[in-house]
Amino acid sequence: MRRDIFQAIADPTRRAIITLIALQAMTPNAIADNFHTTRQSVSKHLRILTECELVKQEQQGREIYYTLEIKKLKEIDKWLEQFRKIWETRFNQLDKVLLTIKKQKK
Amino acid sequence: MRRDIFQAIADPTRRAIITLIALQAMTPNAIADNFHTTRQSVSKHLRILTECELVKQEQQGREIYYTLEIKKLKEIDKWLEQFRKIWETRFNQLDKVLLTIKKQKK
DNA sequence: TACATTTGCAACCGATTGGTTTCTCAAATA
DNA sequence: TATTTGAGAAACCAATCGGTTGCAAATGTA
Repeated sequence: MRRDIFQAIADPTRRAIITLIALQAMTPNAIADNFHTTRQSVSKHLRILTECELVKQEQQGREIYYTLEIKKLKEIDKWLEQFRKIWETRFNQLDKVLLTIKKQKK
Repeated sequence: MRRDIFQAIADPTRRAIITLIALQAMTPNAIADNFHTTRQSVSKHLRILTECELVKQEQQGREIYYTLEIKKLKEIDKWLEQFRKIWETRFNQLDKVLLTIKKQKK
């Protein structure tokens, strides 16, 4: 049972759930209303999201509200960091090239 | 055959390949040397990465060098954008709370 | 108390995944 | 020319995935 954040966001439905509950907590039933699938299927997705701590439960009577743990998404941001450095460098190099061409035209 | 970038980076071996070839192009054999798996398995991963345009091939004799298409990784960055706004807002709100507490102590 | 609602969980199913083995093809080398 | 090397493609396999159905537990309501 490999359960990491990258595998969690691989599924388009799970990404949609994340976007959906980003602004306000929602119950499984309310979430399922937004998709062409069953509540149970959403429930399974929520379990996966919970297992990798992307989502948190808040029991309220018999209803369970799911909220997004936004800070967990920063792990993806952190992984991208190493490439961000590279793509910025490459753009800088491109800038230099353009600058050189500009100067030569003068 | 759903082939999107999120599914591509879901596999840890593929993420490692991406990191490996980020700085310099490499052949399948050279890549495979870095993992406890066969060349054929790496080849399959490279095919998936190629299909979603995360990686580009450069034939050189009988060797094929694979390079990373860093700009494709920006699609993930783009998806994160919507949440970045939220997490910055939440931190700002937290700042306000802390500021209020500070003022009350005065 | 009896019934309805909300939810999680287990069992099952077809499709997909990641890996291995085998095969073929093209390029380099003896 | 014969052999070795680098690589992709196909066939196969066990494991996992996403979805459905059915059931049980807990909470709310008549």
